[in-house]
Amino acid sequence: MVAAAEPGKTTLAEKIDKLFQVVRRPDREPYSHEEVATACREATGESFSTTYLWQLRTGRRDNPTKRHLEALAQFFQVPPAYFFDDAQSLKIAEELALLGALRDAGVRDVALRAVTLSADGLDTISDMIDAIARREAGRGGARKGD
Amino acid sequence: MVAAAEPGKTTLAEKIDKLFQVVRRPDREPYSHEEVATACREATGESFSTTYLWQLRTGRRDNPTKRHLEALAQFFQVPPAYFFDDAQSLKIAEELALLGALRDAGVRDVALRAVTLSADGLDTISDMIDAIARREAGRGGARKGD
DNA sequence: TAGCAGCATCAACTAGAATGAATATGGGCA
DNA sequence: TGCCCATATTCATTCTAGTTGATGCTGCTA
Repeated sequence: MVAAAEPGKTTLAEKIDKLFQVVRRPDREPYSHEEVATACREATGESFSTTYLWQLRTGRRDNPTKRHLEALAQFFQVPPAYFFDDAQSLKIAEELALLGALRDAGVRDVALRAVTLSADGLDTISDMIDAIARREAGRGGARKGD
Repeated sequence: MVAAAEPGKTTLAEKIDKLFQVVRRPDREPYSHEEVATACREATGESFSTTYLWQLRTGRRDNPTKRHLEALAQFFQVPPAYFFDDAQSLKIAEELALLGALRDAGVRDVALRAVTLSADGLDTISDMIDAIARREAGRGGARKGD
């Protein structure tokens, strides 16, 4: 497996994997490597192979060039600083899930509706989400741990 | 294809050159390429040739790897983001600031949990929220709307 | 069960990032 | 003037980032 290096420090691979988990297609399915690579190619005009993206995500390669970092940042809508190991990237990592959620029409809608609920109501919804997530996880297939 | 780029956009070479102009030795003399390269080598433990640094500064090379960007950022005491085009980072920074608005822990939690749900799951949750909101509205106070 | 389709994975190769040794340039000094 | 030192520049070479094409896996359909 990919070495996690020191505790607290997340590897580039982990950061990229997190993006795949959080940033989804309009139909809520995770993007495939091929989709992302293709989108990066079209957005930047530069080349970006699916295999290489997989290598980066799984930690077999960990030293991409500026161009590739830019392409990934653009596609996933995060600042390039996210891929580096400084204070800013930590903050981004924390907000990443919510950031992704707000960009997604479906989740944004849920969040906006939730604002009007009482604390009790929110708890109920939270439990519901847990239940559904559990069911979908069992059906959907094993994703690497979060 | 390196090109001086559009007005307003500064190239990587210009950014690096600026660092040389601004960041000086204790005796106020500009650093030489060799000094910087050596310092980067010693700070990071990785290799960094003077020739390559010169190539980056003069624009002959413009696509360094993550490793080299990190080394330069460390030596010149700038965030790695400095080397990237900030047009898009700015936009995303705004979005990050917007996140502060969703301060309510409960809502935030709901949004975060909802991220991984499928489209169907989101629909279900959305309906649930509607139902609860209606009930609470009836109890608590008149909430006008749909 | 075979056959297809989409995707992850692997190994072999290519391109270009990065290096090292050699050469040019300029400035100070005998 | 000629030499020397320091740094900039060039070029050939090495090494690794990045690509290509093949292979295997999983789920679906007939």
